[in-house]
Amino acid sequence: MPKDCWKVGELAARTGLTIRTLHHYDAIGLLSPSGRTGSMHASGHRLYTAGDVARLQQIVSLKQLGFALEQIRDYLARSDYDPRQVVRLHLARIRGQAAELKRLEDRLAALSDALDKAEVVSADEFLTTIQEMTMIEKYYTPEQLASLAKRREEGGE
Amino acid sequence: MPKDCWKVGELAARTGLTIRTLHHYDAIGLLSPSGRTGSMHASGHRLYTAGDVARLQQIVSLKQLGFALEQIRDYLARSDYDPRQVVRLHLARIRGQAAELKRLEDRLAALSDALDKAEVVSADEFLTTIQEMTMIEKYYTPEQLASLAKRREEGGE
DNA sequence: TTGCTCCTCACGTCACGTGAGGTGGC
DNA sequence: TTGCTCCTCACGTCACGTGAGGTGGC
Repeated sequence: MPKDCWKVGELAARTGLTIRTLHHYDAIGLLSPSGRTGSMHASGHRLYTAGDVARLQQIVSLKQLGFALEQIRDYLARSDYDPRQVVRLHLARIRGQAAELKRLEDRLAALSDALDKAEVVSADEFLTTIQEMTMIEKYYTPEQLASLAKRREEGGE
Repeated sequence: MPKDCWKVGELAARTGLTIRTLHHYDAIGLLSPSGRTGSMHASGHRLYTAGDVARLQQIVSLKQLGFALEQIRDYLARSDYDPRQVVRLHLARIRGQAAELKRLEDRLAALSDALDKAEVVSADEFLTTIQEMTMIEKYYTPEQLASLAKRREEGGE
């Protein structure tokens, strides 16, 4: 039968996150495990359920979409929150990123060639290359974030 | 005729970096502009040359390869430093990343489908998906870093 | 009983962000 | 002269990293 509970170390090993990161998410109220061992006295070991794991997937997706941890916590608490929408947006972002990666790949390949042939590389070429590098780092979809976060003023508090 | 000099704001606009970032790189001795305006008194405006721009490209590449700023500074000062090698490694990393991105894309697409069809998604599926997300964030090429940084103990200081 | 993993503080860190107050160049 | 961009401090921030010292479960 499959597991239905994970300790923090197991969860870290399975997800690639660190234990400290999971502790941090617990501390700020972003992801608190549903269970603890030895419930009588002292603070028991954290026990994460399947539901907690599902929530963690949403958190990591939203992080890659460029949200701050506090924003993620607020977003997950909203009444109109939809997990499917998060996955869809993450997927769209990944696809956009793949296209940008391809452009950077072509540019780096050209730069590599030029350097190998001892050609003169213009400052303009360096500048454009740097631009393409930073565009990957930046979260280039503020509109998507806006569409997710919109109606924050309308509906909420 | 082409420009041969950039002020910090122009450089920021052309590269996608912030002015503050360029100031920071100057402050820690990672990238200090070769020139300044009004050389007589007070602190003039920073003037970046084509050489500075080329160095900046190396810095941003090394950052994306996972180096800390201090490591980058030390690496650029080494006698066996080769700009072409940096571009080659960055290119290799980008290509590896593209492959990982494709795997994550497939997994997110499958997850999206499952959620849309209201299928039961196992915790295992969530865990593996998270794992693939974090692998993209992590710098997954410690060997490449090692090959770049190796002989630090042998040759240097 | 011995490890291994877990626990809670709590200070440290990295790479900047963000004003505060002021000066230089077209 | 008016803006716009630049300047130098210098404190703040975000997401954890990294021990310090101690307890629980197989």
